[in-house]
Formats: sequence, C-alpha cells, structure tokens
Amino acid sequence: MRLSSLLLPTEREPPSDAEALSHKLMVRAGLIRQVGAGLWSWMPAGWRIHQNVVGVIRSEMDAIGAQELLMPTITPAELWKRSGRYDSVDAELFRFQDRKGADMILAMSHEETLTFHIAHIVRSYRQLPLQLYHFQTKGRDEARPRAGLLRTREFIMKDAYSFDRDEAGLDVAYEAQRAAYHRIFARCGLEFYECESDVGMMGGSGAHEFMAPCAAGENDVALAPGYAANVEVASADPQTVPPLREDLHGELHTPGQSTIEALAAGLDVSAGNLLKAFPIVTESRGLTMLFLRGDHRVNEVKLATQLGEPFRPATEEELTAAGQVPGYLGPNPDLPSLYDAALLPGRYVAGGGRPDTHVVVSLEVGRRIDVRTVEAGDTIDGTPITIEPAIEIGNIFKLGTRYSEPMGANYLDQDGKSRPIVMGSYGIGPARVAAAVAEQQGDERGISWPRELAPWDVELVAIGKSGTPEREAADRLYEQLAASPLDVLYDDRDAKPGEKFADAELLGVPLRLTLGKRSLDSGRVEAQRRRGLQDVEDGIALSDAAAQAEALWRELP
RNA sequence: CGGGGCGUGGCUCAGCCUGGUAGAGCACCGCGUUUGGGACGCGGAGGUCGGAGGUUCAAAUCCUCUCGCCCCGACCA
Repeated sequence: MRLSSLLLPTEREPPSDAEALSHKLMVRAGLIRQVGAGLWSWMPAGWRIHQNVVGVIRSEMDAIGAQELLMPTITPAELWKRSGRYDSVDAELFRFQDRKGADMILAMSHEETLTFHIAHIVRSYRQLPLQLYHFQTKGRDEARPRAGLLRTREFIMKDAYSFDRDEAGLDVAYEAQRAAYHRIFARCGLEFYECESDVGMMGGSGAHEFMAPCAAGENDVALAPGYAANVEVASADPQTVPPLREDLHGELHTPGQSTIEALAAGLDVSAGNLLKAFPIVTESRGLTMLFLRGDHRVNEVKLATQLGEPFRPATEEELTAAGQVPGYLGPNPDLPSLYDAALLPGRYVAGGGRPDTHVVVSLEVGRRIDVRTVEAGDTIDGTPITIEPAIEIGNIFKLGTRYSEPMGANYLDQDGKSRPIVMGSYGIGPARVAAAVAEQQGDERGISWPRELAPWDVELVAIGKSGTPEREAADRLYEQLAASPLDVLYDDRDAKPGEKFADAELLGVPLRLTLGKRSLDSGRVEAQRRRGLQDVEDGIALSDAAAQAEALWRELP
C-alpha cells in the first residue's frame, strides 16, 4: 500500500476533548474518527487492526472447535420478553418499533437468539455438546460513553455460547474457552489478568473477567501473587488496628459527633476502633443493621451476593419510625443485625441509640459475612495486595440454565428424560483489545503494535524527492517487499523526512525501513524496531533487503 | 440522572468579562526555493461564531430556550 493514496488522517495534536492515552493516540494516528457520543468509525488503517484482532480470536475459537455463525442485531422484543431481560435491562437497551408497530430491540448480546435456535434444532443428547460464536455489532445505550473506544454505545463483540448436557460438560467448555482467552490476549501482546468476577443476581456458578491494566481503566483489580480479582468481589485480610484505648468504658458523651471522622477525632481513637452502622432494607428482611469496622466501606456487590437479594440503604424516616437515632446507630436487640468479617472480637465504640451518646461494646465471636471493600495494603496469605485500574477486555460466564429454561431449550437424555441444556457465554470486545494495546504500548510519539495486530508488517520510508536515484531505489525495494510475504506500507509522499518519521511512529508499524541518499550510497537500508525505537545496527543490505526484513520481522514481539 | 466544563475555518485555540460586523498557528491550493526529524518566500481559498428566539441603531460577545460533546459521580445483561 502506498501512503500517498491511503486515507490516513493523522493529526499533530490530539482532539481537545480526549483524555485517555488510547483515545488521543488512535485519533491522532488516523485510526478512528468520532461520529457521536460513544459512536466511532474505523478509518482504513484502524480497521485493519480491528480485523487482525478478529482474526486472532477467530483462529483460537476455531481451534477449540467452536463454530462461527451470524445472528442479526435487530431482534424481535418477543425473545427478550421471554427471557425476562426486556424488563430487567431497562434503559441500557435500545428499543424501537418497526413499521407495523411491533416492539424491536438492538441486541446487546445474543443469548436469547441463539438459545431460541438451539431450542428448535437440538432434540437429543447426541447433538450435544456445541460451541457457537459470532462477531456482531452490539448496541448498548450507555449512560456515559467515555474514553474513546473504551466505553462505547455500539461495538463489535465476539460472543460465544456453549451448550452442554450437564455441569460437567459446561466445565469442559468453560475451561477450553478460558485457555483460548489466555492464548488470544497473549498473541495480542497484552498484559492481562484473569479475575474472579461477580456472577450477579442471575446466579450461575462461576465467572471470570479478563482485565488489561491501564491508567484509563474503569475497573479496579486487587492483585497479589497468585491472586487477581475485581474489587467488586475481592476478599483479603484487613489491616490491623491497635486495640481501643483502655480508659474508655461504658457510656460516652459525644455531642455532635455523628460521623466516623468527628467521633474518631473527638475520642482520639482510630476510625478502626469504631463500629460503623449501615442500615439497609431488603424485601425479605425489612430493616436490617449491618456493622463494619469504622474505617471500612461497604461493597455493595458483595453485600447483595451475601444477602441473596437486592437491598437499598434505609431512609432516615424508616430509622426514626423504628425508634432509631440516625448518627448514633448501634447494636440493638430489636433489629436483625449483620456483622462484617473484618470485625474481630474485641471492644469497639458504637452508637448509643440516643443523641450525643456512644457506648463501648464488646463483640464476641459470632456469625460474620464478608461484605467490605478491600483496600491496598490488605493482605492475602500475608502478602499485601495492590489495587490497579484495568479495562475489561473479555469475560467468561457459566450461565447454567438461566436462558435454556425460559427459552425451552431442552433435550432428551439417554433415559428419554427431558433436561434443560446447560450453557455458558464468552465475550471479547476487539475494539477494547485494540484500545488496551494502545494504552499499554503507547508513548508520547505514538503506538507500538505487536506483529499480530499491526496494520502493516513493515513501513518503508523513502527519503528524497521523486526522480532521484534514492527514490528509484526505494520504489524498487517497495516492489520487492510487496512481492514478499510481508505486508508493506510505503511512505512515498513528497514530504519532509521529519513528517514521515513522526507519522510512522504514530501509526506504530513494528518495523520501519528507511532508504535515502545516505543509505543508498552505503548499499544499506536503515531498519528500526518501533518497540523502544530500537535501531538495527548498520541496517540491512539493500541487495537482500526483503529477505532480511522478513527475518527481522519474525523476531519482533 | 446529579455536578462541572466546552461548542468560533479541517485541527488546536484567541476574541466574549467591557456589544461596533472575525483572527492566529498548523493543515489546504498555486508558483518558486528547499529535502535525513513536522522547511521558507510570495500569492490564494475556506467560517450562517452549534441552533432558535429575544434585547439593541448594532450581538461571536448580553438574556432565554434548545441541541451536541467532554469530564467527575450514579449506572453498567
């Protein structure tokens, strides 16, 4: 490809509204252009990268026996009404009506559609197991699109679905996908973590997210050797606090000290010596008191999981009606109480149930639930954890019979008995993969694509204007490279060398060859690896440049 | 949905407070000189100042409404 005829709209400056590195660089490199909030077009070079990610995923999906198909984005709402998601998903679902007034949606994933087909097609255990996948545009009316490609309202997703006779079959499919994901992200040159993730209110017996650490990531991941978990579900041992001052006993007069900060300061104790009350209301339990160590925060995802039902914070009115005093809440025999696992037996200051009063209480050993948010410095097996921002690039999820039951996807087993198919689902966003690479491999000059994803294998930069011997030599070298197994981009523009180098570094093709008068005179071609802007000493011989470039390329990341 | 910010030529921005009929740099077109890290000279093209309404002799500038985009938070099958 000759750069002079390529639509590669590079920019010297990033768009004024860009903050994330990948957003700035991908726009500057001419890979993507914005259409609207969370809506992006791929320019030709960018689309080649996207297609390369797709190619990596496709090859690994095919390698584990998954079969590619294609289902439509526009979906009759009827299917989603059957699964219950038409009502449960709410505002994030794009909804519209066709000309006949029938309710339609833009699918945000395809569990319903594929399960609907499988329900019609699969009758017997002999037809199972199956794994199917597609690449398709997904619509999600995100409340807040952000950071270029990291959170968009329309994006292509690879989603795969497994269909098995039983849980044991699901485990096999899940493991195959899990292993394929490791190969995919490794081939894409990403640093990533497989993290335990929330299985949500849908139940399901397991879920993992694949997280690529980067500054613009919108999830937090807790990390320790051998451990990686989304902070939403992470568990760790709390940092210790010194015991409560010996001289504090019984009732304490604490006027106006209705917050943890004020109370800790007023009593001159650590926030960890306090008992923090978090009153909640749930459907089945009503008003319930949850207690945590004063310096800890509730993790709402973990709490909902522990409760097994949704909850909301209690209102002041509800507390008052129950005879409680907001700001001075403490253990109370009249209300059901829950205690966080970080509350070791010992003495704590708790609300006294009356205004301006706290009491010292002794917590005994008792039932605990783990519902607090972990913090950097907490430990796992004695090792402190760190918390890093990361972007979710893929997930795998054991669905069980969540969709097969409502969609009527059953099969007859060997005994002629009807059973629901056991399912899993497995998603990857290629655009996020590309953006995560840009985040991790971007520098102030541009992006450094790994071989597997790069839009071209090698970029040839010609120095010197057309008609000169060095340009004619570059033209000939381009022809040789074009005939080689390498995909070559030829910067044949009549531009200053500095502009060509700057554009090459922005675009991030892994190997750059430079041919000008200087190199022509010495019979060499300069070669530079984009990763680390590392020059190949003395370049390569012009007479054998195509073969040597290929050899160099094979050793690149 | 709450809070904050921004819409002026393709891009990045100034001008707005204090109203007087639109500017810079880069990019673009022509000619010439240049050619190993984003050149220079001369000439040129390009903007209903997001939109609507209002105030005024006069609105990019003041007022009202509205649309769009970004950031923080909430939300995120």
